[in-house]
Amino acid sequence: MASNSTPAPVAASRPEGVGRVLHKGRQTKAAIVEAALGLAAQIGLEGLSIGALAEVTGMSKSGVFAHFGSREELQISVIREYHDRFEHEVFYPALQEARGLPRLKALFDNWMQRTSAEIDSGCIYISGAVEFDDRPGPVRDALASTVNTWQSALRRAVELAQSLRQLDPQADPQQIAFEIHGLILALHYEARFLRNPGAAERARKGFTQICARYTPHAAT
Amino acid sequence: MASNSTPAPVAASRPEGVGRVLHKGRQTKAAIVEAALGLAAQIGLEGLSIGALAEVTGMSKSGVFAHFGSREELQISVIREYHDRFEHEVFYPALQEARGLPRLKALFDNWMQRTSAEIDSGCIYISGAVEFDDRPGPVRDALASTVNTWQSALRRAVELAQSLRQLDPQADPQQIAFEIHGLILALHYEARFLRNPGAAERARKGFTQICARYTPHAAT
DNA sequence: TGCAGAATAGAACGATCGTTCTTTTTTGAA
DNA sequence: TTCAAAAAAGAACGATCGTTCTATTCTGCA
Repeated sequence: MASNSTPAPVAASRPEGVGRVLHKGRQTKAAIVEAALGLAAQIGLEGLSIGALAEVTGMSKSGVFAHFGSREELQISVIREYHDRFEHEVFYPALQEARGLPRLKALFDNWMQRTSAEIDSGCIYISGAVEFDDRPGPVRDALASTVNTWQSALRRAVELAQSLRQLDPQADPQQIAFEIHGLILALHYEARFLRNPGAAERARKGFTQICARYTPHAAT
Repeated sequence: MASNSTPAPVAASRPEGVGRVLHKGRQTKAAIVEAALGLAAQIGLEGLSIGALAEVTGMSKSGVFAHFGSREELQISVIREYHDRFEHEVFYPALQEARGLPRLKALFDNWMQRTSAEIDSGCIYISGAVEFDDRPGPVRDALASTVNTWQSALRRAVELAQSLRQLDPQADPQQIAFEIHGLILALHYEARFLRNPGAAERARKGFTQICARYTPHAAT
């Protein structure tokens, strides 16, 4: 990537970035993304404005803008950051559970917990899907890519439970994942928009019933 | 519908409106709302702009604006129109089915059919919920009101099936409606945003399994 | 302590937004 | 046919948007 033979004292090879060192840059960029994440969660990726972001961070519009080069790149940065946090909150902790049904349940629990917390802040995977249904481009691609990553992880957890005979191996794993996804979406809709109490409980109940329905008959 | 006793030639009493007759006004207003409905379905209620609407209808901005007085009122008009069409496409036709499970199935089928058609156009109940989660005001109120109306109708259909012992009377009707709602939301998400084929089939399969699960044990 | 380059600020751009105001055209009953 | 009211057009407003350009400030190694 960099520095083949030059005997430069420090900073010979950098994991990323064109050259030199720079610290402040990434630091404030991270702070901007942090603020943008909160802003986008509330009013959506499309509602994200550089002016509002500048005001929140106490910077100038051009100062904010310079870190991304375009609004689309800012939105993509937010999506990436959201994806990272989602992985660290939902996916990775569940890997500590035993593979199969326990891990699947942990995935759902963590997902539920995050969605419940997002009743006040909003979920970018859900709002972004609505905003970019019909709008091709790099932002939509980035969003669809991360969502697909998560859905694949969920489906693999289902398949693992099936291969361990903890869920019916005959069932379609996509079908199970689809129904679980529906519970989360209904939770988000009814709790965040309609402000219906008890939605979380209904989602949880729905999950246990899905598990029960797909449990193989032979085993107990 | 009109003309009680007054020997006035025409247009004595009007069901609404301040006075006089006017025809052209309501006619073009209906045409605007029609165009706005298509536009809002694609890019959302928040994406609705009076300028774009003027261009589509071939009118001037102020000409369009004058019919509503504010953008919010335009959005509310769109929501009302959407609600009317939803009722006529989904709700009323199902009333011709026998009460109980057949009617509930008809409701779901009609809802599915409409949602499937909306994979290309978008559903305002879903996109609007995301856009107005966190934005209080008359638009949100109008949207939440119509959604609640529909959810109540769905829940009543479930309760009717329960009272006829076609669904388990012990079950929570809200739970059943919640799970059905989740299937529709997942269908919309996966078909419209992720472009996953087979989502409609999975939603349908999910519904039959919900029915099976809540079928009373005694009866066959 | 310099000094190059990165980081940020500031001002301005064209475009679009919802809205208001004024003027013109159209409507429809007397 | 007349004429008042309704409907529509046209122009302009302040605000905000993303973006560009040019200064200015700051950072961090030599």
